[in-house]
Amino acid sequence: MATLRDVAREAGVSVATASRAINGLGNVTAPTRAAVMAAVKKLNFVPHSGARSLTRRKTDTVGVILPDLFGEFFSEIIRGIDLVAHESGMHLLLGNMHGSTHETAAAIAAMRGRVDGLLVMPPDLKPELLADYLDPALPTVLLNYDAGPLDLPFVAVDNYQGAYAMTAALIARGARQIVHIAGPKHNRDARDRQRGFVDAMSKIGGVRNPAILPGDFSEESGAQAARLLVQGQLPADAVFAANDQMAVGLIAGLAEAGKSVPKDVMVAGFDDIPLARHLNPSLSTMQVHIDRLGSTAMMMLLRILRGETLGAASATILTPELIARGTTAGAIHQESATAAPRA
Amino acid sequence: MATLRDVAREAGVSVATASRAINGLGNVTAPTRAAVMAAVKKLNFVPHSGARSLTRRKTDTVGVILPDLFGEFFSEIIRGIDLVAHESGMHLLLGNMHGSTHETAAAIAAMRGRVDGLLVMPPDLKPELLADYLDPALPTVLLNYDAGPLDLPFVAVDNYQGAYAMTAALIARGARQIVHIAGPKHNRDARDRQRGFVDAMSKIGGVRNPAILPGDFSEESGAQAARLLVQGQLPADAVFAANDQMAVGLIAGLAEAGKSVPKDVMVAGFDDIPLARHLNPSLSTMQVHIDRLGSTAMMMLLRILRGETLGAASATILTPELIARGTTAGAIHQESATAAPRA
DNA sequence: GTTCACACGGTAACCGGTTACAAGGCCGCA
DNA sequence: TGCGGCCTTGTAACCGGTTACCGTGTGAAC
Repeated sequence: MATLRDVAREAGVSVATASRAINGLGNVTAPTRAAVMAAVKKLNFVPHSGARSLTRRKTDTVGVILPDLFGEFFSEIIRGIDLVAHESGMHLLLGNMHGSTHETAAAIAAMRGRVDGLLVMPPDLKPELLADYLDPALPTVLLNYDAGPLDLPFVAVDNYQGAYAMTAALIARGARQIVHIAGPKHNRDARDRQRGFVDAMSKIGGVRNPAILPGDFSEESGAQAARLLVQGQLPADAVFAANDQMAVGLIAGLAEAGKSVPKDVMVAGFDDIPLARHLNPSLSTMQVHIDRLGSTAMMMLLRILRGETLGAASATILTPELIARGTTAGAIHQESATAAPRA
Repeated sequence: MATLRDVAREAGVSVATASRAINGLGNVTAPTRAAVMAAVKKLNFVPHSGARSLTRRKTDTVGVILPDLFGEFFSEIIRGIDLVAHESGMHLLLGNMHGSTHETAAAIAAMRGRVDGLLVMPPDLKPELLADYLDPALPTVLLNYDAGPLDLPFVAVDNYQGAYAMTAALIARGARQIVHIAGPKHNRDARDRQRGFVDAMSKIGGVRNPAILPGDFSEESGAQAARLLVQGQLPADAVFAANDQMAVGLIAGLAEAGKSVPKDVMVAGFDDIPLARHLNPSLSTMQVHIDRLGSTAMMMLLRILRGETLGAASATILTPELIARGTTAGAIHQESATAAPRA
């Protein structure tokens, strides 16, 4: 591979001149520039971004660290990030923490010197740990994670409010015995959704200890919940799953047990994954514009890179929207989400 | 941010010793190493990967260039790649050609000096152009693309055979008037699938010029095809869409027009996206293990990086599998896919 | 006590660019 | 013709690591 020195030699100029010509720095005469460009073409020279970023002290790359890469949720986030990054000529370096704390530390450390900033989504990490791993000098925006004491900017979905609104809607629709299928215990999204559910049940439904079944956001755990529900003879006229994936498994499980949705029991999910509208009956859910999560975070990061100072106060909270579909009989009263108190 | 020299100074040793201690290179005494490590801890030193890769002449990163980042298809590919890459401690640098030829060139050029190898999926690029863009010195594996004259290793899905098998199955199931919804004209996958369909129709069905409707792989174009079909009164007892996405739109369109699937018309797709099994009736399709496309390509790239020489002869062809579901009435005779001639 | 081998650790070149600074050439003006 | 100033170009330091090569010091062998 040709280097800048090869080009300079070929064009009969110094490396400095070659560099200036290639980068269009003005103080190069037209003939000199032409000679350099001819050499570039002849040798098929492409600048070595690694070396370049060493001196320029910027890499035009942002690191994206996600808990996993599975499913439409993450691909939508990446797409949202890429959309904005691409406009600014930035590249994406993917890091995957593969669910392990140790891997998370490694993923973040490996980014040093490769990226100008970081987009991190650590749904089940304690803030103190995160603080240890992150380099304070590296601009960082958190995804779907309120860093609390860390004073880092973040973009999050108002899970509490969303769950509250959905629960309210189910109650308004006439449900009295609503069961919640929770997400992973350590997952913040899951916990916030559960809190929203519990609070709505208490404040609107007047129910103190609503039934909650365990789950882990997987389709299988939704099916499992269906079994528990039916075999345990848990009285329920509606089930609110903490995400759509589990709602899908739940519906399949209920169908197997001979329960009809929404006649025997209403079902609601959270996220509005593409599959939701295609189910039969179609799934009522809280719509989250997942790609906006990514693009908003990326825009915040770009602002920091341009010199602005952003802290936790600059956080953006995306409010999910209630989408009433077939699994709640299409007759949900669309309660105003803003009626719910903030967490 | 602390540099190696800072660490060396703090530990009272030279940079060389610090480097050796940190990288565990043996010729350092235990006390010296301890001193260095203490300094590392104290200064919170993390090696600068950019600088390191400059001298080591490897980046532990592979570039992944995809035509787009939309939908489950690409997220599955990335997941497959990551699975293998992660095991070898490699990182992923994402490049998106955003559908434009010019962007493709830019994306590939931007990778120079950042990656040790490239995984490229250029579904609608001419091989000659691709050859111009690619650096022959950079190990490259193509995804879903037979480079033909380029002698580059690739991983592809046997689209021809898959379409042939599906068409054969529809015929075996009793369909006589099968309509194909094609994909984008310049897309190689789409063209191969169309060829498989046409050949099967001719060789097995004895039909010379089977009906083909235009499409572009989008759900909307499937719905459009449904309209054409119904309004144009095209006689059809089965429709074979070139991908699942279009089949989904098609089914919705047919339902709107009052046509029943599979009673009035059978429907088949291609890809087996996760949605397929959840439709009602569930979608018959050719199952492609998309993640394997990615992981296989990554494994080939790793072999090249380890010193092996791989050319077009080392290509891997993944054979899709027929999945008969509800939209073909669950009664398709599973014709052996191997009965079809190779393209 | 001297010599030698060997292990440890330091100096400096290098990876491939960028850029501060200096040098040289050309011009205009007196 | 001589001088100053500007514009172009070259030299070399630098980014932050790695590593070839060399020097030093210790212990063992004579």
